Amino acid sequence: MSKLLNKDFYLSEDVVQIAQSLLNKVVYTNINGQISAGIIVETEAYRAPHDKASHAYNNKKTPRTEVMFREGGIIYMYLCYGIHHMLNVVTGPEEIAHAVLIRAIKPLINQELMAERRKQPNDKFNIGSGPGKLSMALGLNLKNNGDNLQSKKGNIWIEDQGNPLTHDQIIASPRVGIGYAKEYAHHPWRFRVLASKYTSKPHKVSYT
DNA sequence: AAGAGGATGAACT
DNA sequence: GTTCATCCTCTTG
Repeated sequence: MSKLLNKDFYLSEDVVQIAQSLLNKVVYTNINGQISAGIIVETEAYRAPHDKASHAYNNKKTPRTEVMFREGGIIYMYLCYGIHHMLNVVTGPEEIAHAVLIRAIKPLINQELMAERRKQPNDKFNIGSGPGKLSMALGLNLKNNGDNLQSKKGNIWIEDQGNPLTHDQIIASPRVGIGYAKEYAHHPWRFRVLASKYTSKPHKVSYT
């Protein structure tokens, strides 16, 4: 059984809860008729306006961050370090700029195509084990910014295929690469599936 | 108009 | 563990 995640799922204001709920969900893309998909095994919650690690901190609205202020159920793509495209799920009602960064997936459908897009050897553990990696594997880039998640006829959507996780199957830890976020740097808003070999590498966390 | 810096990844040693 | 690739976005002037 599989069911498309709907508006109710995305409109919750509890972005930290949504980040956990997204684990074990399946993200599909249809890029020029080519379908690929992976199981989400790692996420991070970004909770504007108070969260300093969010691009929308203090409700800073710019041409880049504008999509995060829209109603939940679409995606926010941005470029990091000039190279890596990052996939985020926009959540919450309009004007609430919450988002969930998808940090790792386990290949599920069309692994061969994903490896080809990655221009790397077909190693299932190295296809989606990082936020930049999975975006490349799924064929996403900045042009997908603002794409709607709520139709299987679109470029990207997310399905619930059962197998929910219990609380003790989820590892919560501080987020990655946001040491500048001061008191928000220590919030345990990074979530991983326990014992999954498909997550990104554990990182040192730096506090300032 | 120019410059700094960033939710990283790969390929080195 | 270190380096560097590489470019958009925001800030400043």
